[in-house]
Amino acid sequence: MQEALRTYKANIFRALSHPTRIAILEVLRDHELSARTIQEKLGLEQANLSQHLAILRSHQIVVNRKDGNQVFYSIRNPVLVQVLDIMRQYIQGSLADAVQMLGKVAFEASPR
Amino acid sequence: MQEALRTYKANIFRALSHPTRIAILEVLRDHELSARTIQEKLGLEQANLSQHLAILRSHQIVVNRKDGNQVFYSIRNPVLVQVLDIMRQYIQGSLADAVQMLGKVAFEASPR
DNA sequence: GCAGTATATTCGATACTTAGAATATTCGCA
DNA sequence: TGCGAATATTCTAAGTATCGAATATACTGC
Repeated sequence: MQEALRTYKANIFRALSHPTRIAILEVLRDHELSARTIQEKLGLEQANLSQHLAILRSHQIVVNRKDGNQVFYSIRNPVLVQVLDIMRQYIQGSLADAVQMLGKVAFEASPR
Repeated sequence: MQEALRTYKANIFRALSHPTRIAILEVLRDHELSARTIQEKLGLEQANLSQHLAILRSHQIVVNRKDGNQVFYSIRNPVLVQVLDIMRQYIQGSLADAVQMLGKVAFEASPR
C-alpha cells in the first residue's frame, strides 16, 4: 500500500507541476472564479485553460459549480493553499541561498 | 518575473512528482544515507536510483557529501519536509473524502 | 428553434520523462 | 599499479505531456 500512496502523492505533485496550473491556483486562492475570468486574468487560450482545468479536476484539486452559462472553479481543500504557501517559503529560502552562493543579487527584491 | 517564479515552483513540484523520488525523500527524512543504503532500502536498480538522485540534486532538493568511496545524501532544506508533511495531511483529507463518497473503506487504516 | 456565448473534448505534432543496459569515473587498498 | 566497490553518465526505446486548431456540447435569450 505504501507504494500506491506514494504514487498518489506523486500524481498530485505532477498535477501541480506546470506554471499555468500554479497560476490558476494562485488566482483561485481566495475565491472562486469562472473559467472565462481565469482565462482573462491569465491571458490563456480557451482550450489550453480548459485542458489544465481538466487536469486539476481529475485530481480533485479543484472543484466546479455550474451556474447557467458559466462554470465556477474553486480550490477543493484549503490545505492545498497551505501546501502552496509552504512551498513559497521553501522557494524564498532557496532563492536566498542561491543569492548568497552567487554573492550577488540575482533577483529583484520581494519575490512572490 | 511572476512567470519565472511560477516556472521555478512548477519545476520543484515536477521534481517531486515521481513515486521513487517521494520514497527517497521519505527515507532521507530524518538522516542522511549513502546512495547504496537508499538503493537497498528501496530495492532499486543502481542506475535508476542515481538518475533520480541527479534530478533531486539538480533542483537542490537534496545535497550530497562524499566520504571516501561513498556519497551521502540528505535533504537540503527542512522546509521541504514540512511540504511533504502538509501534503500527507492533504492526502489524508482527500482519501477521507473519497472513502466517504464511495460509502466504503477503500484503504486500510492509518495510511502513511 | 436559432444565434451567440461559455466551456469541454479530440486530434496530431513536438517535446519531455522514464527504465534498464552499457559504460565511465572515483576511491581505497593490497 | 591494478582490482573491486560505489556512484554517475550516456544511450535508446517506450510512454506521457503539452500546445493550438478544430469541433462538440450546453445554456440563454429572443
